[in-house]
Amino acid sequence: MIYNYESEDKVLLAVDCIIFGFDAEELKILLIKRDFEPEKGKWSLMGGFLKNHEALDDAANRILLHLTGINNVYMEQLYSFSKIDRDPGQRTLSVAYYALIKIEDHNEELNQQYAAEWFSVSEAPSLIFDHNIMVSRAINRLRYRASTEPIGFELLPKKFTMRQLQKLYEAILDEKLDKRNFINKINGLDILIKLDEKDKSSSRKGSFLYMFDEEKYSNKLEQGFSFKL
Amino acid sequence: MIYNYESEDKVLLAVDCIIFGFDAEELKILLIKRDFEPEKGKWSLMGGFLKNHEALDDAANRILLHLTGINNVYMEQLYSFSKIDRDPGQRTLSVAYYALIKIEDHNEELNQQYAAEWFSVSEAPSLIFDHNIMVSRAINRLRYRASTEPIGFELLPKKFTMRQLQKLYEAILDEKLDKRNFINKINGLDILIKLDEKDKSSSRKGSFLYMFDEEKYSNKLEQGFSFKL
DNA sequence: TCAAAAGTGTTCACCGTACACCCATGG
DNA sequence: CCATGGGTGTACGGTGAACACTTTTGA
Repeated sequence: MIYNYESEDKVLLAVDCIIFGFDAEELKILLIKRDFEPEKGKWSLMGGFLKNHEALDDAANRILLHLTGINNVYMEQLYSFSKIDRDPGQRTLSVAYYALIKIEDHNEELNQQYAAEWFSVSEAPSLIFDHNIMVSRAINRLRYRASTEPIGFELLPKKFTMRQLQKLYEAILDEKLDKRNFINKINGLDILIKLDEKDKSSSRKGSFLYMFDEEKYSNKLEQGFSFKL
Repeated sequence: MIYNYESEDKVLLAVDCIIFGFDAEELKILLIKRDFEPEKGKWSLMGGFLKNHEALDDAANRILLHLTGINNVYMEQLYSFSKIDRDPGQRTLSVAYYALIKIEDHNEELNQQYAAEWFSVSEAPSLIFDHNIMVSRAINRLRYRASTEPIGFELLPKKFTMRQLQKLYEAILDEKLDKRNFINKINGLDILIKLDEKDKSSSRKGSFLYMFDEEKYSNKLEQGFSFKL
């Protein structure tokens, strides 16, 4: 006996992306103003529908590329949402992904084309459907992941100062951190390269720039090291 | 302009369940022998297809009830799998859930009806499709969740001994724990009720039975308590 | 010379971990 | 009376948290 797949229901499957950025002070998300019904004119996550020949990860990447012009970014599947009436237009499921991008890489022109705007996560408007729930789940996941794996660097320029890194973690965790303790901990991990260069934009003295040493990190991983912030 | 949902592809969506149980020594999963093609005769997780009028959680519960006769169990959505050719029969996505059940509650007759069998997670056979990946993801999630939230009790009878609880955590975390440290830590959490009853089945002296105090736990939660094992 | 941010170590409290002996009971 | 598992406390080291002053330099 062969299972008769044809007798089963098929569903519409959306993919929605929570796109995080960091602007030196605050954690931000990129939202678009919807230009079609239902809920036209309201703010929403970026999304699209899964195509038949496509895996979910590919769909998420396609949507992100389309909207931001950026490729090869850190993404993680978050959760699948399926309440019957979550989209009043039609029964639709949605698989949420979150992405971490460097705001500076982001193509400003596309923002205008799609009426997209960056919002601080604490001041973001209310969103359509269940998108608010998606965002808060994404923040939780990001908090967990960022204290367990070195993904924070995805939100910073290649070269960054200790102060920027600290501000980033403060924004992600939503709590103040002690400067000395933070630096001690980061240095203890021994996964950064200290450059000779200084960034003079933020102070008269200037502060040293660092880079994440991916190679060193993966070597340490193999030797049982585990990132903990 | 109204969005034209009709032009988008629809997909078949399966729900597969990783069902965990605990038999006093080992962590186990419930598997079924497939009686239809493709992959007839091979071991697999239990699954079914999402219906149009159904949310994912409901589908997962339906499948679990159908196969085990148990309702109202702890379940958590795990991840959605979408590789194009994951099911050679037809393009299908699958949303995986894991469930924790008390083995003793489980209806033995249904096991025969569906050719289902309990396997220790360390000795389980190789499974169809991407089900092995689902299982290993489920174990990881269970480990994390069980050290963060008091879900271990879902796998034990209502009344249990400290020794049983310790063995359970040893099975989940796959490491030996020190008896005194374990008990100290659990007692420190102060979320168990010590009963006057003893379980005499495991020793001549007998060991005290405990119950999880859900009410106390949720009170403590509200006061900022957090479970950490 | 002063304002503004960068950089730098130490102390203390608490938690996690290691560890060994007596107790109660049924056979 | 003895074999079997149940039950109990302490000491130590390491980690996380609190905390303040000096340095640099451009304006």
